[in-house]
Amino acid sequence: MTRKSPPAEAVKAWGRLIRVSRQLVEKTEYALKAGGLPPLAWYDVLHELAEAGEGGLRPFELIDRVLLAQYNVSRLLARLEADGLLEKLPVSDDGRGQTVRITPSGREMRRRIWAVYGASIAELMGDKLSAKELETLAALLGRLREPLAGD
Amino acid sequence: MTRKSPPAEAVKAWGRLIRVSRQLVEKTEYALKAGGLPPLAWYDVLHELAEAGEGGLRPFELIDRVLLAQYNVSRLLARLEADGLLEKLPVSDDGRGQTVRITPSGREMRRRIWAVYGASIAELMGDKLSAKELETLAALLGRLREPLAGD
DNA sequence: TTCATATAGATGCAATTGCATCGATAGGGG
DNA sequence: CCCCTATCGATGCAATTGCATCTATATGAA
Repeated sequence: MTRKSPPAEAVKAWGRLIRVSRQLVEKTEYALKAGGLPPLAWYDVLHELAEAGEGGLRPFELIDRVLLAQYNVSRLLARLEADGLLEKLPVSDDGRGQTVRITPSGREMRRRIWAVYGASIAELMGDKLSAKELETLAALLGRLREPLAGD
Repeated sequence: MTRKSPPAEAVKAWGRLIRVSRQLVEKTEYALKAGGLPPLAWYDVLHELAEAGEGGLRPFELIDRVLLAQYNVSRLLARLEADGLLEKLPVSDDGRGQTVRITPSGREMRRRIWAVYGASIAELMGDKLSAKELETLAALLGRLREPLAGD
């Protein structure tokens, strides 16, 4: 129960981290909305599914990758399916589950979102820091991750 | 309409920034909940009000500081007021507005939240990076901010 | 003064999120 | 085979958020 109080440098870095990430996400979401495109979360899912290929992914695999709660993934997948961006397939060796696979229009949507999302990243990060600085930033952030996390 | 696509370093740094900040916030929110305390947004408001002192703040001043939408601030203030953590005073020279001032129990709540919040920052940032690294991180993040933003 | 416009803050309604829980199947001991 | 427990995914309900709009006061031009 020893409640350590944080060093001033940590507090400052924390504040910037939180504020900056919120600002950047907000701007990107706004750009997507302005382009009549769905939110970032949709891209994340479509991206993972596209990487997974024809084999698709199980919803529970998606949960770790996109950092969303189980119930949010469940509902997000329902929306994506309703929009025809993915399809749910029963999985033979597990009657509880399903496999989720991206459709062609899902891939197309992913491309369209990326046109805006990528441009936003370029503008908000690529234009502000050099390649070397970006690498330093990524390395420092990497040390704050959970030990187990991938990118 | 030239849509630049971002350099790989920017994409990597972006991904880490988004994921890490979400993880850290999530853990901190969880710690607060576990301690029976209100969410981080409450702390932000109480912190700003505490800094503002007896003069208090106008709601619209809070909006910039806490990065929340106007309607969210309006409702958040209502909840804080309902909990007796702040009071709303009419302001003499502007009949539309009000001044919001923290109460003693608001200050007390701020302290209680900080006990957990500060410990979380210490654990999640202070323990992971050196003071020098934290400064580097803060400096890099600072370059990603909106030109006008304070901390 | 009078009207048009701008700003402060609140709110109705729809969409989303969080929480708890559910139904269904898996898997493992006895 | 029969339970008991764990896991997968969905969902009812309450709280929160986003969006649009509203009321009220302020400000400024004519």
